[in-house]
Amino acid sequence: MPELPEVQTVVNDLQILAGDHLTGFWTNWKRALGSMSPSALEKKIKDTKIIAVRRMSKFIVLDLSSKESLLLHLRMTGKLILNDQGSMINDQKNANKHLHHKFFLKNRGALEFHDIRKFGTIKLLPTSEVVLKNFNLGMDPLAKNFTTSALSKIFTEHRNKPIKNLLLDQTLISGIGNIYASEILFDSKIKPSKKAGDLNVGEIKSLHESIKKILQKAISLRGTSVSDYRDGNGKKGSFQKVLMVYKRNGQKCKVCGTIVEKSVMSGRSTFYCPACQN
DNA sequence: AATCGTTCCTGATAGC
DNA sequence: TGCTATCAGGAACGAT
Repeated sequence: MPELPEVQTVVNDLQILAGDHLTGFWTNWKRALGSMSPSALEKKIKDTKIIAVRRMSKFIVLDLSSKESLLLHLRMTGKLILNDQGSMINDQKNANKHLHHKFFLKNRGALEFHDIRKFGTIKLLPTSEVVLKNFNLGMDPLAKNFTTSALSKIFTEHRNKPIKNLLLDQTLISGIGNIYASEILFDSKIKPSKKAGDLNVGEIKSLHESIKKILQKAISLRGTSVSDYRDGNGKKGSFQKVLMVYKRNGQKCKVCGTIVEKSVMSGRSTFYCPACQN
């Protein structure tokens, strides 16, 4: 599941595209484009230069010389892989059944969008409109404005909600998904079901530190490949090796030996150690 | 007006 | 063995 660390890893891998030019686009799943037709998209991006590759929340953003930006969202199973051998001809019919979109490049073959479950999306918007508030997204947890007091304010405004639900709410904090929500809460020893308003100052400070620490550690380990996620070169990350609770229900807590438990919150699996987390 | 449930999809796995 | 049912979860959307 690509979350902030996975998207950042892909963005880092794709920095090499800055300065290259887009020469074409191919898709076999136009639903991912929303209302825009594949031919309209191709016409708009053809022969533009890629100025920058960056992350906005869980979006991968390619800023183009046309003053427009491509917004790619991997959702559940999307993979964005640079294929230096990628050709203009779609010869992948049988070779790669999950390859659904290709951005052809002048100097580097093609940028391939693979997507098993086809939830991924592609948008093209004016670069000036690519800001968090236009997408109803909350602050980025790695941005400078994500301070302890900003986090505290969110918890005060949503005091009756379970803390885990707030971490997953993209309109409040954007970038944390289900894997890191559980891992972050374990790191700060807070029970996922604890109400936001019941956290004391020390717990809020600890949680703020854990959010940044876990996300940064996951970036340094190039993401979590628990199932489909791959980096910009098609390789696995390694954070799955250091998961403390996610998908470890029934196994011993790596800290205290108590059996890790699983519950469901807002329809999402939640993992925690009943002894370490209060 | 917030909150809940459903939907989009396919593959892995469980259970019979 | 082979079938069907269930689950995985990001985000948009409809329903309550």
